[in-house]
Amino acid sequence: MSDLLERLRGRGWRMTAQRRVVAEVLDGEHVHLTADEVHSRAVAKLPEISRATVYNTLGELVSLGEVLEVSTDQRAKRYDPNAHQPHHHLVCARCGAIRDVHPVGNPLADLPDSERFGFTVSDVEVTYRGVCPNCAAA
Amino acid sequence: MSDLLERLRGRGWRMTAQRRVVAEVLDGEHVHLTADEVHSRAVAKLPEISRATVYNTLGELVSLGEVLEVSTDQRAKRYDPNAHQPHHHLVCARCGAIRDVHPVGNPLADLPDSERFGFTVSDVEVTYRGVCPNCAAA
DNA sequence: CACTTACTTTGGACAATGTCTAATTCGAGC
DNA sequence: GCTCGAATTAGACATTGTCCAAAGTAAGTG
Repeated sequence: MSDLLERLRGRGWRMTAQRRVVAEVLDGEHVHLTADEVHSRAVAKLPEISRATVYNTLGELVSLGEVLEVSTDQRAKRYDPNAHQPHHHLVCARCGAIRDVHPVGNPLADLPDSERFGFTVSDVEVTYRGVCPNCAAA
Repeated sequence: MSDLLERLRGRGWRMTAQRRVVAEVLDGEHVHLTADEVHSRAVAKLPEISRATVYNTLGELVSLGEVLEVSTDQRAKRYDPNAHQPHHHLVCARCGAIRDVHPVGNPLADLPDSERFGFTVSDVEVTYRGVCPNCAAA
């Protein structure tokens, strides 16, 4: 994720300890934390960071296109650092585990003109739901 | 929607003025109201209906499979009475307008085994995003 | 028709998530 | 080092949803 910090600095992002910590928390594969989870983990590294800053920073990262906002449950938004490779999500209906997945084909092409109601359609978001191996075993 | 009332009564649903009003509000095509919108419209017909009852009733309708819960924005849940015909949603990114759409093919089949991570996948939810004709004109 | 009982409704307190603001602090260029 | 605009902070506030105990009511029974 140091590439991220480099990219952001290059874009004129003022670097602060708080922003660095938030970026560090959002590193990894299949990471889909809520704002609150990001805040908890950030506090572990930098105890005086405030909730507002975490929200601000997450919002900025989303605007910059470095992080995606996904809503796989209808509770809190989750933040996905894997923004540079298009993907969809597979969610466990029991425990809420989330995996990034890559379906074949382009779902956008599956919506016929007759079903577009004159909209200019630019994006599609797919959420698969099922039961993960852990929950199936239990 | 009187069929709905019949079906519910047949399933042992106790009929009350409040439940009737909520069911009436949820009648029509391309209806995707939030709980709060349902409440406002219900109050117009039955001023003393409470917020808790609207939430309760919506929850019951969802459990009974008569209404779907959809989350096209990450604010409030919306309730879709078109539960008996499988469909997906097309959302205007500017004004939030929602249409029911029917893509060709089965998106479930587009997720290869290698991308299922051992999950038992049972359902898929697709949200198309774009700009509606009204907003494009403005 | 009146009774009874279990199911529903109600209002308000509470919880979770997110937004906003004014005052303070701080990064980084000169 | 300064300076200044940008970032951070604490906490109030807003929105959406849940929970509970008390009161009300639908509908079967006799």
